[in-house]
Amino acid sequence: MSDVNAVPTAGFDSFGLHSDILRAVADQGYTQPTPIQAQAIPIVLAGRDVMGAAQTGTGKTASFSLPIIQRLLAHASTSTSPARHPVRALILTPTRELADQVADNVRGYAQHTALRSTVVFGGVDMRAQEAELRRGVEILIATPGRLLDHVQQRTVDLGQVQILVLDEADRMLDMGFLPDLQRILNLLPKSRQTLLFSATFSGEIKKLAASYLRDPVTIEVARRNATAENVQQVVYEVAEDDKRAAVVQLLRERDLKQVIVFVNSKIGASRLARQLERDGVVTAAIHGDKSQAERMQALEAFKQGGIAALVATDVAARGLDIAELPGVINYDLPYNPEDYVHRIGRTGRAGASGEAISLCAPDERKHLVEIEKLIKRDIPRGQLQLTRTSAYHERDGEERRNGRSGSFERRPPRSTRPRHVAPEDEIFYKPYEPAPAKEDEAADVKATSEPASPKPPKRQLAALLGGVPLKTPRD
DNA sequence: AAAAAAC
Repeated sequence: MSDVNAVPTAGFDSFGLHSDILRAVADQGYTQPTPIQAQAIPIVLAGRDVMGAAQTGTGKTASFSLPIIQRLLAHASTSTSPARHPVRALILTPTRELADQVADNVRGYAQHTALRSTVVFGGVDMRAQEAELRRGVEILIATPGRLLDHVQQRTVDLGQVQILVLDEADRMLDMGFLPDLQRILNLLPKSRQTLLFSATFSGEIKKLAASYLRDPVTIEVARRNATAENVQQVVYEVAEDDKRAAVVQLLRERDLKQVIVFVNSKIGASRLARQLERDGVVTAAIHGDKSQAERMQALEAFKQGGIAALVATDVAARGLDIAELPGVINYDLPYNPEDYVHRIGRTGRAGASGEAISLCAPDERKHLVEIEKLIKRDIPRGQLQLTRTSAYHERDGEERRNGRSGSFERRPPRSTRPRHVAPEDEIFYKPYEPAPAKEDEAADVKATSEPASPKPPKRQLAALLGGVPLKTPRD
């Protein structure tokens, strides 16, 4: 999709997909399949196993969802009996957010069919998930841990799964999911179709594929470890203590309406988020120590455009699809060079341009060398003239001496602010207007009687945007 | 060395 020179392919109607699927595709506003869709859809329809290497943002989810729905439709039941709706397709993802997002897509593509789908992941109450599973679902999207939990509770039976998708398989292995994956795979029928998607084909991935795939067809879209050409990359060498000032200045100077700021540690993410808030940047943080409700609220508020900077750990590095994100800032360079590619893949999506800005402290130069080796190119060095520097730290120290951490204050009184801080309205980011949604959300809610994933109530979202401390949601 | 994921 990022390749503007790609030979135009035939439309979605050339695959022989059911009209109910084509209608859903048209509803989403898609007309031309992306390269991975053009390659994968016929192969999945033919029942073959697939080893797919594709970056997110290439249309990967539709490339497996559409043919899966088609194959399941052949024996779709309109009966209301749960027994007539066994799990026949299972999609596993490494993170909860990614599971939720894939589930949203699948629900959209299957909305005009009788097929049912739901999503299960940890961090939220099991009961609503159990109720959904009891009704019967043909398509189940899950993170491995919670799925095994349901298996133990006997709220789900995987004995009739015909199609398994391992999405972001390399990430799942990185995260130590191999034992869980093996346990799940042992519960599935031996005769099934398996689709494995991975950013890279490492030795471990090949081993996994050799054990669980049968004569797979390899599909490779973007060059491995390639970075999108429509992403402008730049690195600024700054002192560790100047990074925060650099972020604020970059947000202002580059007119970046929304960015994800990646930080290497959970504590660092929370701290930076607090500091940016004090600098007048509307911010939310997302990382593994936040409750699932907070994570979902932060992501939803960011997607709605009410948040300028989403400060994130690598929980958000892969797979998240946020429309036309104008920029990504690496506040810390990732330890694992692989993650650099994933992080900057959050911008410049679907043909739009994007900026990938990295800050590199002297201690991080070795990471930079590794990253440049991996992507096989040098990242241009930029010059950043900081208008203000580590004066912040004096202020932080002062607050600490006064016995105030500052963490509960949205911003300090004007008199305590250093002189050189820009007036608030210069660095306060007006809510960014997201592109109009392609699908009517109200209609979508009606179409699925009960959304599987709890969406943050509007009231809490408003509280978040207004800076009122978050309450624990009732669910 | 750090992140993620089940309770």
